[in-house]
Amino acid sequence: MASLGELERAVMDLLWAGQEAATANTLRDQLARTSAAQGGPGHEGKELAVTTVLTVLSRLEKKGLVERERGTRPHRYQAVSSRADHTAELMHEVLGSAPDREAVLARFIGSVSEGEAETLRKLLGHV
Amino acid sequence: MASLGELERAVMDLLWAGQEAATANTLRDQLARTSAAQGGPGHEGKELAVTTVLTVLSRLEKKGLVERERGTRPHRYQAVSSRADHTAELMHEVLGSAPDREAVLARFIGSVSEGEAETLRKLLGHV
DNA sequence: CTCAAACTTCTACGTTTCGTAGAAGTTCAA
DNA sequence: TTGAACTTCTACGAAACGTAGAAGTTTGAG
Repeated sequence: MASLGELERAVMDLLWAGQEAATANTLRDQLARTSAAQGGPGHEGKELAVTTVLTVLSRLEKKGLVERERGTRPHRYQAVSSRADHTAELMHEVLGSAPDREAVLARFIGSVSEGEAETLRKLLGHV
Repeated sequence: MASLGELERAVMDLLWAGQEAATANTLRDQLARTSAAQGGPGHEGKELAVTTVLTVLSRLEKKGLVERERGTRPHRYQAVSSRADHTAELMHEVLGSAPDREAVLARFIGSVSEGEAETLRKLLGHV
């Protein structure tokens, strides 16, 4: 239950980017704008139905990625964890299924940029 | 195009475990045995149709995970890359889609066992 | 208090992916 | 040449996802 669909991901990206909890309507508008920007000129921002966004949010909630405030009238939605946390968790999930974890880490480290290698050294630095 | 179904994964596990390229028939037999072992007593190894295995192998080939020798009469199949390589690649894929790579790495490192941290230090050539 | 606008929930359909395999076509050895 | 073994083609059911209308609920304006 790890992977997301295209629209699900787009919604998560907005929730991760925004600081505040958002409503379905807000998200729908933002989706229209971002898809317009990405699609280039002539490609009008496609307005999704609000129910579409709500369905996606419900599914994300069921997956444990999104939390909703039910108190407020337009419910407000927010990501349960930050994008960085979520991504790191995913990486652990991928790694976790391997019986040869150390070998995987070796391959992984082998193809990391020097800058990132430096970051890793610092993070691992003190024993 | 990263995630695999249950049967697809089982086949890849066999291909990764085996040293030699395998035929569809061999794989079918191995699948029956491993599923029996995993299912416990009473759970007979379910014999899949060979065509089922072939379909899965074709799909894995299309995904670039499996290579087949077409010269030999029973075609022989093998994994394109090792499990470790593939897993490491997956980790990079997951990481790659993040705009905040360093933050992700920080979270990732934060939840790695001490033994693995040590491995990573060695791999990074600690200063 | 009433009612319409706004909001949420329910239900549904088309597409893609995957497990599963029969039917049909191809190849090789006897 | 022909039948057994093998491959390819076609297909169907289930689950996930994009998409949204229909129906039910809440609330603010009057």
